[in-house]
Amino acid sequence: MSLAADTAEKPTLYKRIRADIEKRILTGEWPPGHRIPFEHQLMARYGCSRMTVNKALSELAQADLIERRRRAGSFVRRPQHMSAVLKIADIRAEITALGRTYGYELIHRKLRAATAADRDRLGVKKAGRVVAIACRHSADNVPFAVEDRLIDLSSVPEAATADFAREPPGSWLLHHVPWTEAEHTISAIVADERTAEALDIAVGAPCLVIDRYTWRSARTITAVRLLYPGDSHRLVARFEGG
Amino acid sequence: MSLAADTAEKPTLYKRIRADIEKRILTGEWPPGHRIPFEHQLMARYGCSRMTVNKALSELAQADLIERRRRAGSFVRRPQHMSAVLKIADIRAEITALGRTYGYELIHRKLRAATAADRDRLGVKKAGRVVAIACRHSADNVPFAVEDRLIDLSSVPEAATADFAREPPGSWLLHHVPWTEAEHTISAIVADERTAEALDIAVGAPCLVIDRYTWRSARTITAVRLLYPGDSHRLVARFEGG
DNA sequence: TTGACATATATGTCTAGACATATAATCGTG
DNA sequence: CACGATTATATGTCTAGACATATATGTCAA
Repeated sequence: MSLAADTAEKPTLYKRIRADIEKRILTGEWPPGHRIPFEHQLMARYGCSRMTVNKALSELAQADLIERRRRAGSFVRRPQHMSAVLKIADIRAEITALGRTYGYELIHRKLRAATAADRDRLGVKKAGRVVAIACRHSADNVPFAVEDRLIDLSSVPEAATADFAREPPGSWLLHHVPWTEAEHTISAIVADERTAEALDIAVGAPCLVIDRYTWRSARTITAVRLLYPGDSHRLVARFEGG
Repeated sequence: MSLAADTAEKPTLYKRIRADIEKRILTGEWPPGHRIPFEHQLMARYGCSRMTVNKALSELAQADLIERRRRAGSFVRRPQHMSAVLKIADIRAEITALGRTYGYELIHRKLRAATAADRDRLGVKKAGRVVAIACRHSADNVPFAVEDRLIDLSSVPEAATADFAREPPGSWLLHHVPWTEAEHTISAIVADERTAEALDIAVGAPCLVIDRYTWRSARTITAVRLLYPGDSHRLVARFEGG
């Protein structure tokens, strides 16, 4: 967004219109509630057809920057909430991205018929078979996170034969299961004795907990709990809106 | 999204096309890398003009569900990372949304020239004036979170005279400062004595920490640290992509 | 004053074309 | 066979219209 780029670049017209409006909103020149020019006014100003300005405005509406109301016009939206895009990468990718050596160790893997607790955790009603996995991720041989996972075999039968001693279940699922939806819950706990030992931290030390529940089209796939040493790990999220 | 709605509703054509394709991707029928039909094929299938299918495909591309390549076609994108939309609402809104009574209490407010520590925290180089605020939010008279905030007065001069005893700084900023960008860092700590007292929890209890740094067009606005009792508070994020 | 109705208007969607542009595939040449 | 030039093609953008639809606003009657 340098000044030079503004004159040197030759973006397409609708992108220029979109960028012009976005800029006025972002700088506060057009505050929330302000009505932006009507489509026919923008047509005149930019000397183009309505479809072109419509495309620009539609994208701004899709990005929640403006709100469009029939007969009334288009208005700058009031920021409604802080929404952040939290990138929770595959742990291996996360570690290697930091330039550290990734280590993985399977602690245990058990195939069993779903217990009542398993069904509750996966949010399914009828019993089926599941795989329960516990493993540990490390960076430069220092414990990074411990993972406790349950996979629903009625949704992902191939997981019964996958070699989780070689490949972490997260990576395996990422490459074997198509688009999914997920829900994350982030909380904090203090390490109990078992956790402290696994993460090589003191009992009572803070831990960041991520519980992720993943499904695809109403079918449960997996539930996982990740425990990170709380003082060394950070989740970073960058955002839009405010 | 009931079955009845599927037949009863009469969405516009481009939305139907978009939904049809999205469904095939989400169910895995069209796996990552799969080439979706060309625009002219979709024109024939739906009996419409190219602009209509183009609008559907453009929106899917904007949502990162497909990737479009000239001359080659459009392809289902490989899930690249777990990205989650984390809604970090205004705390007052968050509490009232839960049907609980919101309480707010200003602990202290100090106007001062930025110290070296302040400049570091705000990420600015030259000194200026800042407001430092400490306050506490409660739900049904139970401590919910403590807030420690710094506002850069050279960016938001009106903050010098705002009445933060009446209105929480988060709400005030949300309504007085236009669109901003932010970066969040989430971590866990254990409560020290001061924190424990403020949150009415035991020393050594886990706390969830959210550090938020907010700016607008390269201008720093505010830096805030929020501390929540870790065992009672949860951040929930729902998502896309897997 | 209020409520029912008519009207004007801005956006929502769509068409049947057009030219531009990036690039996969093909062809030709050394 | 390797490599550069050509061509075909799918997407990217745009036009000048059209009709649909929701709704703000004004009008008129109870």
